[in-house]
Amino acid sequence: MRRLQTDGARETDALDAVERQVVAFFVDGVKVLGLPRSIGEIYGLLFVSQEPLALDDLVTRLGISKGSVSQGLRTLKGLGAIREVQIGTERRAYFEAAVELKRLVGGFIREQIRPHLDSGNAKISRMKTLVQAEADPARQVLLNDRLARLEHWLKSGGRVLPVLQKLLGA
Amino acid sequence: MRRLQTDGARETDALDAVERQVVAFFVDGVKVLGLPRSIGEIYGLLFVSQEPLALDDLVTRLGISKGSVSQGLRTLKGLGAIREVQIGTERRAYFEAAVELKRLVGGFIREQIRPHLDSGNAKISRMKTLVQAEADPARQVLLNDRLARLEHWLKSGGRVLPVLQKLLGA
DNA sequence: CCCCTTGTTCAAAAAAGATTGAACAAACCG
DNA sequence: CGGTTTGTTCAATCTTTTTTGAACAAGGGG
Repeated sequence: MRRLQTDGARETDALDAVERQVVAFFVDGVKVLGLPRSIGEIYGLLFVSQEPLALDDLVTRLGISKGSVSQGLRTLKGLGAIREVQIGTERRAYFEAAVELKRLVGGFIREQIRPHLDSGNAKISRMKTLVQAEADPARQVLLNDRLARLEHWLKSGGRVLPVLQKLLGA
Repeated sequence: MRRLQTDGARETDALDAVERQVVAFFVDGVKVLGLPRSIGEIYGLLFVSQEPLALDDLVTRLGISKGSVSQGLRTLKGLGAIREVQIGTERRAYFEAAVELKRLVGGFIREQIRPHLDSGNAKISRMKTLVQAEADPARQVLLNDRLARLEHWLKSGGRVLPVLQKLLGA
């Protein structure tokens, strides 16, 4: 016996047609966001699954390694894209997809966008001090303009994100 | 003689400290957007450049291949991120960076986001027909819910993009 | 015409990034 | 304890993407 089934749900390994398509959909989706294929596969399968799945289920059904699934689940947890749920008294962790767009967008912004805005601002600060030392005055003027522009871009980005979240929460 | 200089501007190959930092800034920036490093280098150098640069200038100053620069310039043109300018009577093409955030965001949305929204919608349509054939009624209900949700996501995305553009244009 | 300059293309090489799998830790249980 | 199940880690491997560079147009002149 492989594992206790909660109900009469599937235990065949291969994905059915719909599952394959949904998984493919998310594989493409996460690639756009710069995340690896395995994360799309995992989220996609959880997204179409009727019941929560454990790490081993994902390994079996998707045919990918335990290592990939472990890392993928960690990232998805970090993004707030999946939830851990208790099944009965079992020790192992089960997961289900979080399907609220607001939550997904919020997690993505927090984990993948904000850090870049922050490090970008740090880099601009460092560049400003470099520009102080510029000998040629005309060049210094240009550089200051450019840096000001960069700062403005990042500021705009920072202002827009909350609006985005609000609009997608509706 | 290597080439006619518009003014007394640099013709040393190596980037100076500020240029290196700005280029690095954009290399990171475009990576976040899923674009290759060479594109960040090219745009970055154009962004800090006082005068427009030609393909060969970029090859020389950045130390990357002609092929990379050629492809990079094509992509950047497609994004509307650079402008071609005539210098005097010269045959070769010179480029300068477009620095208006609105324009950059618009180009990125048009080239990199819209196509994915469209292909996503196409995929959902195909999945809908698959779900028709689902035997298990409970499963069909779930699948319909999920597909409806996906459609809603894409619709939300489509509605948000123009708002984004507007906010960043300010 | 022939030659030089400019730019494109694309197969091969290199680099970057993701996945695997085996070793390890941790928790539980009899 | 010793054995079992569950999950993590990370160096080696595999895959994908990017870059290179040489071959090839396409213009100009002269």
